[in-house]
Amino acid sequence: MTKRQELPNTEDILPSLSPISSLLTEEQKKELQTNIVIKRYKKNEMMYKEGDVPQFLHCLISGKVKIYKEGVGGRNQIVHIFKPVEFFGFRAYLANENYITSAAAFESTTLCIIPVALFEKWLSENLQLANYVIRLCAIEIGILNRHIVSLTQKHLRGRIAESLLFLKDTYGLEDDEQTISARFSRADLADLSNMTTSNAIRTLSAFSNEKILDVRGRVIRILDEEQLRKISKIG
Amino acid sequence: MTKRQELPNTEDILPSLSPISSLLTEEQKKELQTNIVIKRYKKNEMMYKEGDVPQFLHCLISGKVKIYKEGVGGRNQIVHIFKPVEFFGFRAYLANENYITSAAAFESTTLCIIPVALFEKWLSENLQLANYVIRLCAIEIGILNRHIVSLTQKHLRGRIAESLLFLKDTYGLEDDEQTISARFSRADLADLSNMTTSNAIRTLSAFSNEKILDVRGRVIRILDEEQLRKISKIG
DNA sequence: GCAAAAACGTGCTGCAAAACATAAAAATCG
DNA sequence: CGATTTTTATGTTTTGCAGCACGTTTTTGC
Repeated sequence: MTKRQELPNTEDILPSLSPISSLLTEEQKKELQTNIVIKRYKKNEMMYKEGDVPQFLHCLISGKVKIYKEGVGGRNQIVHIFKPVEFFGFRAYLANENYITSAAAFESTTLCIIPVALFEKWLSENLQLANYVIRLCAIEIGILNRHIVSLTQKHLRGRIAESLLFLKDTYGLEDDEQTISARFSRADLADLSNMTTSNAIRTLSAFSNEKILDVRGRVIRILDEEQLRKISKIG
Repeated sequence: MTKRQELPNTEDILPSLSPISSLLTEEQKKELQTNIVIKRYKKNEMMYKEGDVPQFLHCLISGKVKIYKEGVGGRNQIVHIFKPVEFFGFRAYLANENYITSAAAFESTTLCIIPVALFEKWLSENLQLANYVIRLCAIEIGILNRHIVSLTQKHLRGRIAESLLFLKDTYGLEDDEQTISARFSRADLADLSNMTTSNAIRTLSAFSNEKILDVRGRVIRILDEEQLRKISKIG
């Protein structure tokens, strides 16, 4: 027996894919079983990169994944963060483009991949699945529209406040009902909030001084959510 | 005979709806014919407003329509511009939300509306239509992702340059192969490019001085597209 | 065709945020 | 465990952009 990290068994993974697989026909479920591959990524490892040809539908089993775009001065903008169990990496293929964003793991991450052409085939023969995907896309477009206004018009404090609330809503809180269940570097928080690392650091310190947050390295406790929401709202 | 502007006949309109109607079944085409209504909007008139309950799928027959979102200081951000024949106004309904953007006419505009619940029914029974809509959404998400980075990271000059190129690509050029086939106020150009009206004016003048553009009121001729693309790219 | 209103152009001022610089603290690794 | 690298923290400088004021030009509506 080697010391190498064991990959979970394909059979064990299937139940956790219910968001998609429950919509598949029996035929399609079989195709899923025979074509699914499980992959593991370490911290900061990339699944794909801007410009790559999209080949797989990715399904996040465990860990955290960021979708981001390289900006003008090498600065990144995170456009989406995924949590288990969500799937991604299919948009560019359906739009007939190469990837225009990159995907990377925030932390040790397990996901499974399925040839995206197969997914497209399923869409073309399964009304329920197609309508589910339409719903996902419609929601995503709404999020992006809101995001555009937030990122461009809110000030530093408003943007960071919004990001922290987003992380809280996405990953939830720990048992103390205050600590965000996620550890992000200041650089990642900056990439999420359209600012430089220095400004993310500075603004977090300010919130800490104002007793809105309790910041200990990457562990962030929200002390005054009321106030944080207000700051996020007014910008 | 009154002097009132005549609405085009429903029958005359149907052929121009081919992008959608060609995907419909015979049954659905009949439903379309009996449920379609033609409406006319004058300049700056609104079709719907943020917060409204979505009720209709809108199909732009002639004119120009902007989709925009009110920002923090009453400032607007245009998130999409439609040209004939494109359809809009269904996203919020499919995402089960109220409208989060508003729609208004840039100029005299004709469009037809169909109850959006009917459109949803069509989606749930027509694979081809569903897959067409998925493709539209996938493309839209890509545009928005790119837009987020442009609006947040490019400078004034880069943002205006990008908007002008976008207008050129959307509405084309007039016979001289230089004049953009669209007249927009500085305020609209500003709302499109995430800046104040003053800055839109200032930057256009600068481009005019640099012989990149020839600006006469709302008539804009692109003299040096090469240069404009460079400015748009580097930000 | 004229008056009123809207849109456009330009200069100036102040502030917010980016860039730069540097030091302290923490994480990583042989 | 100590040495090197990365991350975090903070102070300073510079830049970019919004806001305002004011004058001019162009549209719009009667």
